[in-house]
Amino acid sequence: MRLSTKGRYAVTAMLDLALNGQDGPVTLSDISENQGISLSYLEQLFAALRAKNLVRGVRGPGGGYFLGREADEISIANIICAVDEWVEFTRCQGREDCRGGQRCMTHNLWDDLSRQIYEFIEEISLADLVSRGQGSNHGCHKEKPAGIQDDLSEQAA
Amino acid sequence: MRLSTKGRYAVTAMLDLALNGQDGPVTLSDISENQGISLSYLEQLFAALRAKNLVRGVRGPGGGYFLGREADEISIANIICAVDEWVEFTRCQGREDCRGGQRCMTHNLWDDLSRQIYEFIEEISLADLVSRGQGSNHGCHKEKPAGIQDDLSEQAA
DNA sequence: TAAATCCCTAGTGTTTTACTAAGTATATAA
DNA sequence: TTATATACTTAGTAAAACACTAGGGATTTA
Repeated sequence: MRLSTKGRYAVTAMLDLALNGQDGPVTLSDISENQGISLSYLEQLFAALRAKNLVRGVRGPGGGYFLGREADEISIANIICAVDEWVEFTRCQGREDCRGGQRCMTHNLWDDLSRQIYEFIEEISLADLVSRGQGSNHGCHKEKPAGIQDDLSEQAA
Repeated sequence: MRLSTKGRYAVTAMLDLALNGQDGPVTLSDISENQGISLSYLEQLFAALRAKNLVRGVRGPGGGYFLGREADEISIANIICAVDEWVEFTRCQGREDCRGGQRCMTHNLWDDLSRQIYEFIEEISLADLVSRGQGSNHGCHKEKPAGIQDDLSEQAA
């Protein structure tokens, strides 16, 4: 599982699409302007999204992009996997030379964790994110998630 | 939130430490050999982990690394944030020019998602992973998480 | 004193990221 | 029919990140 800025760009763009695609297609120019992502980069991202049928393009003036299917049938995992190719991490593919299973144990544990995280974002759909946004404040205030900088280092030092 | 191979290396190394650090410190050479990570790269990762007091180094022969605190008090989020520096994504920091709040809405939604994922891996401790490994099979068989390649593209095309 | 370990800094090839540029294809509208 | 607006495609590129090599120093044990 990989979760980098590239995936964020894709999720953000798809969100924009879900929010603004109610009445007619949304152009990449719009998304580019709305989200501050370069047009050509968006085109690359959407090439990947299109390949997975997550979006549908309409050419010509008045064209743009629609979601490829209903927003409640597109998971965050779908989006991220489309642009951020899933990479296998473990290298010991069935080999026996893994130090008495020790090495493979940590690898299996990582696989478990990786799968857990995947299943977690698999459960969150675009529609979830949209409906979540309905009731909350849409202002520009930002609050850092609590506990991100757990500076135990200061205390312990 | 960023979740790349670098973070995986760190989590894997910490898992190795949790598993093998019961009786005496674990050397980076051991981890390097166990997990197939270059020694010098491990040293860089551990410099970051040390800075956050997630590990404690013991110098000299017979030395190595201990966990900086109990395994149940180290979350996956702690580890990943230590090596994979949290990066802010949104660029509209309180600015008003965000197209009638539209842009900020998607950004806020992303922030929410990001926080959710963070809180999720915040809840998983090293001890959780270790205890999870106790009962299961430690063999080298690998099974791909179900539903990762959701090739709706084939069906829909 | 020698060796094993942590610790630190600098450099490096490769890949990824995010972008620019320059087109082609297709549908709409004048 | 022609111009335009869009999707689509390919190639190139600067900067960053990744994962590593190299070469040391500092500290502790034997």
